[in-house]
Amino acid sequence: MPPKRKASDIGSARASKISTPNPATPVSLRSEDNDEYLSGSNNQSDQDYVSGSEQEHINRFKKKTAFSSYSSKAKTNRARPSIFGSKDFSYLSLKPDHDNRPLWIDPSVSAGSKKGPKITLESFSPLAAQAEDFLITVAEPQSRPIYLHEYRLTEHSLYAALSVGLSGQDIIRTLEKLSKTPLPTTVSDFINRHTKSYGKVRLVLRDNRFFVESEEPTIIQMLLKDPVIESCRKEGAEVVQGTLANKAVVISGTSDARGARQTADQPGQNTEAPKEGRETKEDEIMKALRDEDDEEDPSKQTHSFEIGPNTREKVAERCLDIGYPALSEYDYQNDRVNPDLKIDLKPHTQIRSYQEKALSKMFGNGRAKSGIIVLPCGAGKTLVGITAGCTIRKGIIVLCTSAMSVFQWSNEFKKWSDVNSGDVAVFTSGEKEKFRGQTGVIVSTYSMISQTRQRAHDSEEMMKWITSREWGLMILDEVHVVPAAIFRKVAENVRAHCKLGLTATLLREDDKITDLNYIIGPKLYEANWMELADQGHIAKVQCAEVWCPMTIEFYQEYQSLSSRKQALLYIMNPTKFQVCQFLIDYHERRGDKIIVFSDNVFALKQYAEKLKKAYIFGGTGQQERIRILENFQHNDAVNTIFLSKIGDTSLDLPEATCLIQISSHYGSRRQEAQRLGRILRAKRRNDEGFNAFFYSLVSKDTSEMGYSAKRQAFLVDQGYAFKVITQLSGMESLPGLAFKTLEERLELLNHVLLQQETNADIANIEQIDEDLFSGRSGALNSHGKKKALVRRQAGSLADLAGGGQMAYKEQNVSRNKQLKKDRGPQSEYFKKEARARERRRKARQKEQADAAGVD
DNA sequence: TAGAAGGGAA
DNA sequence: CGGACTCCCTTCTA
Repeated sequence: MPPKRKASDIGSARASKISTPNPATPVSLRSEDNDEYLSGSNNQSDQDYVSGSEQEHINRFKKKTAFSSYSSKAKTNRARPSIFGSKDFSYLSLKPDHDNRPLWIDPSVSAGSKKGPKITLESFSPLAAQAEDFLITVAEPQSRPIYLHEYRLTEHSLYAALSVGLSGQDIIRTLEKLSKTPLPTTVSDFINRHTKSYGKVRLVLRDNRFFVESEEPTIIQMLLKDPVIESCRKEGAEVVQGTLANKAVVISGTSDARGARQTADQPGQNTEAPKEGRETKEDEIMKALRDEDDEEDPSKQTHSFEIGPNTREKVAERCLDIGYPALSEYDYQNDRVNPDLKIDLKPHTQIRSYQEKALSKMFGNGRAKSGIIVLPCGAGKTLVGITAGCTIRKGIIVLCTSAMSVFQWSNEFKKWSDVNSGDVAVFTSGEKEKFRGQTGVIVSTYSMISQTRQRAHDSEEMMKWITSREWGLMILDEVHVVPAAIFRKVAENVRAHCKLGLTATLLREDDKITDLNYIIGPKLYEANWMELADQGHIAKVQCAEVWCPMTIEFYQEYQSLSSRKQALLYIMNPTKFQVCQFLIDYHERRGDKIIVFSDNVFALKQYAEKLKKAYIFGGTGQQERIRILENFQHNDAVNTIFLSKIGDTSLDLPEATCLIQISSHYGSRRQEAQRLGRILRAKRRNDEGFNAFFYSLVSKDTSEMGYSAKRQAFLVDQGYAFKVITQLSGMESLPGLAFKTLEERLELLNHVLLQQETNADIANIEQIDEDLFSGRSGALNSHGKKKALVRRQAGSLADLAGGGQMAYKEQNVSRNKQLKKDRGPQSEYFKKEARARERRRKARQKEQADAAGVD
């Protein structure tokens, strides 16, 4: 255990070392020679600075240095005021007992922004656990390494906090209590601004129709004046008045009564042993803070208007935009319209503490809220979904990304709950079942539901059946895919009272992830991976990045190539291959099961064939896949498999304990996290001192390094430390090490370049034909850029690699055309590409024709 | 069972 | 900011 450093220690240590320039007169002190700040004492500025009491002096130091650990820029000892820039908060005074308070709160909030203040938690503080429970309720975790956790208050995180029953005042009060400085007014303003209009508008589903509802007629009027919302109002629909239905039943209970009711609904939770700290500190905070004044008058009038079909999402988005988030909470206990489903957790089913915590966010006030729960892979997302279903006990629809997970879900339902197997139906292209009873569980895929093209007859029937009913709960597995244009239609097509999104990695490389806030709902819970690992729910992982130097011949070629062609070179770097071979050998001898990932199929095959291991990629047949996976799982002789991107999502991988990544898709953080997730569920995690291993092989001094850093960002935020390995001892002496001689390496280089050339060559031919056909000379594309025509570097190749053995000879264009005609069986890929190109060309022509027609 | 078609990720 | 790139998925049809 490393020593726990307190901010105060840091502060005083630095105070004795560095000089203290006066922040008020930084210009005069900013000499060209920075050393002035580091060595010797600058008495003059010291004098200026110590204007108040000695205590104040120290306080300022503490504050300044602690805030400097805030910003990653300030890692050096060069603690100059200028480096704080706008982040110089020395004007805030510290509370006398600030050592005992765990939070630093950044007061800078830009007006009107939805992003609120940043909060930094000292995780070594005695109050950290309590503060963390509070923070995951009200803020979004940004980064959680070992000592300092960063959170951020956002509009959405505040909404989520309010929906579990906190009020704006509660949040302000608790922050004030935990903060080292008095709570800046900018922060309390931000909280007030975003909490005052919360809960005024509801979006309710009644009789399979959507209504916007509020208790205040003025708000309804205000919404109707908004052009966007007005346009979504169903034609001719008037504002109708009603009374809140039976709210008294729900609200009457105190939080204790509610707890009792909930556990009565979920016997599984009841049997959960208290050893994992059921009564969390968070609960205590919640109890202490919960406003008891949310008792609603059951006779309250409501005003509502109906909105047109398929406008729900638009209305929700607009309401959020104008600061009146439309809640859609489902009062499932008082739903007398939809038939109940007989489903309960089996008695032996145990819910883990964090799963329960997640669910308590969802059912916080006795109603079911829509939202997203983020749990790492292998932490039992399915069980969370099933438990939610067992609580609501109405019709359940589950959507997943692939047909395979459809069957997994349906099996999990039968495994963990006592639902009649006749009540669980699956809907995929292969099987179309309906449940026999009035209601039940249906499991399907996103693409089945969002299919726009013509459907087979029975599929059509099935869709009608699904869309014509109201669902109590819609579970969206792998919810991060939903923002894609096609999948988000699902939320419209299927009408559900409550939507629960589940994912391990709530991030995308595009900016659509925030759309989930109105498509589904806010993030309700996000687990701390490190904490789960410490508790033994998921495996502990040692992450390492291995830097493999490029061999000279490869690096020379690398530098001479265009960036696109460089990729294959750094993937096929012989040193990388040797490292891979060494690691496989090492871990196989330890008895690990190893998965090697490569995004590049060519490299995948080369590596696997050279090392004589099995590999699976998109083109591998179904039978073959199953055979390989089964061998990997049960046959002790098969300990290593190579997988392409196919392993990221669509394979049900057996457990592995070691993972090696030799090439990856640019900077995808999601992919990195997902791959790591493949080893998190390793069973041996309960052994003393057991670790799983995650290696990322990177070619040194290539663009791969940059991608690698970006990919790791998410995992680093989760608290994983990446070790950098530059030297593997004993690698050189490994028997049978590949590519030891220059000849071998040159041969490999040759092979790689040849592969590239063939690839590029065919593409170029296609390009020429296309240009000929479209009557253009190929000189310019629509952007006015020069299009790449046939360009080759035959000279450099021959020089480098002893071109005598080369199978490739340069051909002129007409010869290429001839070749194209004579070309034997094309690879599947090129056929597909040709089709895609053809499609694109047609689309372009059509566009041009259309444009001409308009003119 | 393969292939055609549409689509996603980044 | 939109397209090129490359791999992958799913559905339906022949």
